[in-house]
Amino acid sequence: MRLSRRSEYGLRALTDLVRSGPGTTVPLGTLARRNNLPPKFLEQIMATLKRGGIVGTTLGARGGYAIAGDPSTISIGRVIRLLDGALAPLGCVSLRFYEPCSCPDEATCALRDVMLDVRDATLAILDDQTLTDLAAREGRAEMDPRGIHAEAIAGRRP
Amino acid sequence: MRLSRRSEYGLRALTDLVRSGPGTTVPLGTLARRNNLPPKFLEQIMATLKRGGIVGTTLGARGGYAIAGDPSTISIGRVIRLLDGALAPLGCVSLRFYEPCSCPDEATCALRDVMLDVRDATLAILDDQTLTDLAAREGRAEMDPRGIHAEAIAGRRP
DNA sequence: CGGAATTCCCACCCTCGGGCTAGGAATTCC
DNA sequence: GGAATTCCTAGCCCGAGGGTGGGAATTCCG
Repeated sequence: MRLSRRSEYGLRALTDLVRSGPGTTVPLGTLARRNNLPPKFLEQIMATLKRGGIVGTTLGARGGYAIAGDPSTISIGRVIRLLDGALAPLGCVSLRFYEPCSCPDEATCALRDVMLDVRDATLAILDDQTLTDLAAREGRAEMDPRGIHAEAIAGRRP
Repeated sequence: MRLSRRSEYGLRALTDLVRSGPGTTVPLGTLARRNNLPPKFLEQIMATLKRGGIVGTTLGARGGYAIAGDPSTISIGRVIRLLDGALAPLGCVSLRFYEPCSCPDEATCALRDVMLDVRDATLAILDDQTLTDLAAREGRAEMDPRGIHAEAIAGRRP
């Protein structure tokens, strides 16, 4: 259930770009240094983001990357799908990257049923939150801001 | 963001065990055949589930695996954590398997902030739903039971 | 015009873990 | 005693995740 580094780095870089202000182009080196990300790997990622129409580039000296279009129309989900493929926990519940899974009959598969719910819960966030929203977040220091995981924090093993 | 085969197979097997009724022990071969899972791989998984106290075994002929304890007290989340480790999308938001991530300051990390929400949304399901709940589900044929992904179904690429 | 700063492109590497298999020892039932 | 099991240890394979390297093409600036 983990997010790949690819997406993690990509989203960090995009956040930086959005925060740099509309139309600002930032060179790869700066992007990498400021967010301490491996430069060459980030280059790959940015290439994909470009192919996906999420960023644009300007060549040559004083060139760099900039958000293409309005960041408030680009969802986090879209970015992750572009970089990683499916978002759904199981291939058989993926809307855009469907593939059959091991159960004999999907229509009566209990596991699929739960994962459908999980998918919807995560998509409700990731397809709703845009790059603008992301960049506007200030972060929270706590591990359990809503105080709903007291047991886990206490070290109990449920 | 994908669930591993390990967990997928494990949960399928557990569902089968719960449905077989309390106290029933089922041999590995049967478990594998009925759910068409690779037997030897499943054996490994069952071993882990045993170490984790989720199933018990009886040796020898007519032996097999059975749920240990009350399946309505075993959450899906617990099973996945046992088989796969962290459930959280990022190490830095994991309650039980915390590890720092690449951002300079977690307290002000925007990405972490979103992923905190994603974690809570999925845990709300996975730590709430028990094996009993899982076994009781009948499955749904549709891909979008709540009708909230019309665009994606239509093939639009947001 | 020349050099510096960039993106672009291609090729390659390498480790690690997911997913799976083999085979035999130990246990228990009939 | 033999059949059916779990237990245990070992190993395999490969693909993907996560990176590196180096050079060509483009553009700015003095």
